[in-house]
Amino acid sequence: MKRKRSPKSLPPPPSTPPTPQTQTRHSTNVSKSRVWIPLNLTRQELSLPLTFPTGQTFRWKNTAPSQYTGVVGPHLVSLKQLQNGDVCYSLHTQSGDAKSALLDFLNADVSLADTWKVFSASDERFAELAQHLSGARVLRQDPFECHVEGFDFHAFPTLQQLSLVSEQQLRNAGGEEWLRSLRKLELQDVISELSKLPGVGPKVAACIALYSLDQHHAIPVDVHVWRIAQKYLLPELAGSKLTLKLCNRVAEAFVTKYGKYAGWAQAVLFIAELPSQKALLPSHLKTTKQQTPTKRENREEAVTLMGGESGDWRNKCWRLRHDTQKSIFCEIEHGSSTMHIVTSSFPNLQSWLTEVDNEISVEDMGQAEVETKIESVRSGKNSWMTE
DNA sequence: TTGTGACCTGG
DNA sequence: CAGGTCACA
Repeated sequence: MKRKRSPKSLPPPPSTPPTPQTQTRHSTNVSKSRVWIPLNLTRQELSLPLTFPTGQTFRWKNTAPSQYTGVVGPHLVSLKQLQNGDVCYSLHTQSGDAKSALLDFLNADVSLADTWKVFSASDERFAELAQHLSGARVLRQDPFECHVEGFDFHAFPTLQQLSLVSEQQLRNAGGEEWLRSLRKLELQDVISELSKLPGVGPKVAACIALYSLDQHHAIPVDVHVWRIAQKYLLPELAGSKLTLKLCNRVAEAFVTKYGKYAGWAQAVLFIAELPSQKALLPSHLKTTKQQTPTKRENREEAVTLMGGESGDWRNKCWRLRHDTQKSIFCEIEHGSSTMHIVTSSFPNLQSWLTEVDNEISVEDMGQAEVETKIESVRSGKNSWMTE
């Protein structure tokens, strides 16, 4: 659903014969006569190109450079980013208080500046990404539209049954209110309620929750997020298969790291992975093209050497790379320092040497435990490479 | 509850 | 095929 370029063209906007003017495709004339009203949102708070075409909605159309047109409640509206970054809107219909509806839709109550400060404090990489992706915001869509959208997209086996029902019928059936009522619930309840809908699984449920139900810490775990998590958040899980349980673990990890707006952080990390947006990033931030490793290679990289007992070895982050077919390079973060272990002729982990940053000695790192763990890997006690 | 296989669809 | 959901053990 979300996050997959929409191949479809948008459904026609609700009947709203706009300006009596001729509907010229080129909007030069239209634009001139159009009234643009400023929202007090800067590019720091809202970047249209980093918010609308990034997978959270497919109902907005890019109608001009830096301009997007879509529907908010009863209003057909265009949003435009000026050269100076300020965002303006223009109504295509004479309707009442569109501005507040628009600000609501844009989640304007949430300050990106404040939110990102928290993220950046706990994640250096985020801080750097944020420099280049400022204004990437999570919208507050209408829950019903959000669901229908995801539904349109997946349209899985249940399509036949449900396509018999028109959108209007669904709305009238009270589903709209029911959906909206979920805003008051806890995330877990929201997910379980949404999952009752046909075609809605954990991922779509999290999308709806995050993008329309004020569940700012909902994390839709799809393969992209899973890759991000394996790379930066839970390296010890690299190579595992993405099961439902792991999905939950990934979501937990996001919340643990980024807090109650974790979904907003996820959105940024996600778009940083989009090929279309990577162009914005300096090369050192571009995620190396993951030439999807084979399962076996993956598992070889996925050695988990976490110490079992609590203490120093807990919460340590292990990252292993299979640099050559002969050796493994292991990077262990320990507080602010890093220890490296290089093993030769993997999987015969007979010899290993350490290379220690500054004064952290091997003993300080718990050499005995490292050896124990490596030995257990060698003797096949660990679960990786179950072949 | 968790893990598996069948089953859909758009790129 | 790759991504998701669902039914089932």
